[in-house]
Amino acid sequence: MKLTNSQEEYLKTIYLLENNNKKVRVTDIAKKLKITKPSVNKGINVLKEIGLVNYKAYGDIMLTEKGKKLALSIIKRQDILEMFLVNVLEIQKDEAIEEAKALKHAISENTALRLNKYITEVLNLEELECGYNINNEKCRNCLRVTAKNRLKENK
Amino acid sequence: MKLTNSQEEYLKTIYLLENNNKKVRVTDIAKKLKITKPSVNKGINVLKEIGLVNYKAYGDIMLTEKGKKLALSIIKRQDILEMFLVNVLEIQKDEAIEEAKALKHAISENTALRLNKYITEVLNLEELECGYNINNEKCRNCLRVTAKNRLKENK
DNA sequence: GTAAAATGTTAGCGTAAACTAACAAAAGGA
DNA sequence: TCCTTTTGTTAGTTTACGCTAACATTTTAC
Repeated sequence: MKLTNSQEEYLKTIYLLENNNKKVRVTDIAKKLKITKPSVNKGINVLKEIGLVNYKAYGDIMLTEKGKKLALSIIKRQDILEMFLVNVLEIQKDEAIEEAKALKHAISENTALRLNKYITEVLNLEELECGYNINNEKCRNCLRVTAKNRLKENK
Repeated sequence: MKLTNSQEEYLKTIYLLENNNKKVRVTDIAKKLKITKPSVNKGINVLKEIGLVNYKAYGDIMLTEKGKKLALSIIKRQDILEMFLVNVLEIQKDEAIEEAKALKHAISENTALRLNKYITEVLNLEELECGYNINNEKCRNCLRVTAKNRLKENK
């Protein structure tokens, strides 16, 4: 199942809001994604049709198991990208976050895996400890040593 | 001026065809991009409106100077990505080409530059000699040493 | 317990980019 | 030349996803 970029953003956002122990409403998503409520309403109803969220009119939005799985894989992809951009290419955090968001849809699962492997196995940067749970503050900070420094050490 | 992904593909394709064939026609682009002629026709007329190609009905399609510049920067971005995917992440060529095509639209100019810098300055892989001219067979082959091997050598 | 505010939905528009069907123009061969 | 093939265009449809305007429902506040 190939999702659109916007569908990935919806799933990601719902996941993150859910894990903030909050009830997820149309308005929350709209605010987070900076789009209008009618747009979210439509988007959510499509996700419902393809079995990724549970939703009935005026109720709360919840990911299905399938939706949760997908959301995690999306977040993981984005996290790998962000780490690479920040810790290897040394791009500024804010810029890297935006860039990772844009790239995460275009990158394939395989390339993301290779990228992760490259970061951890080839550059020997520390493994992630948080299991890519973006809500755990650790996950965005567990890679501290830049590739540049690591390469210098290797010499 | 922010182009769409498909517009970037058009520009790239026209540039590559121009540098092979001389005369570029709707059918050539349609075949290359595997889309229909009416789609190309529309696309080209939009590019004409925004001053990136010269075209009149039933005639040849030619890039303007502005269009040529943009096409080159697109090709450069894609080439950097492809090199990274093949020579650093060691992704198979065919897969890398497809992946680079998808990523090239999402990646920013700055990140592409950083990526290039990383490949050439940090990993010390050989500089491109062909000026990113994708038509020169060299350009896709000038980086021979994989990052992995380079890292081993550094140790 | 009702009125106002907040929240959610529906309907319809705009744009981008693909498509098919049908028609028009140009090119090439006998 | 004339006719067929190739090539190009026009018109209208579809899908995805944003938007506004208008309406409906729910919640909150007094």
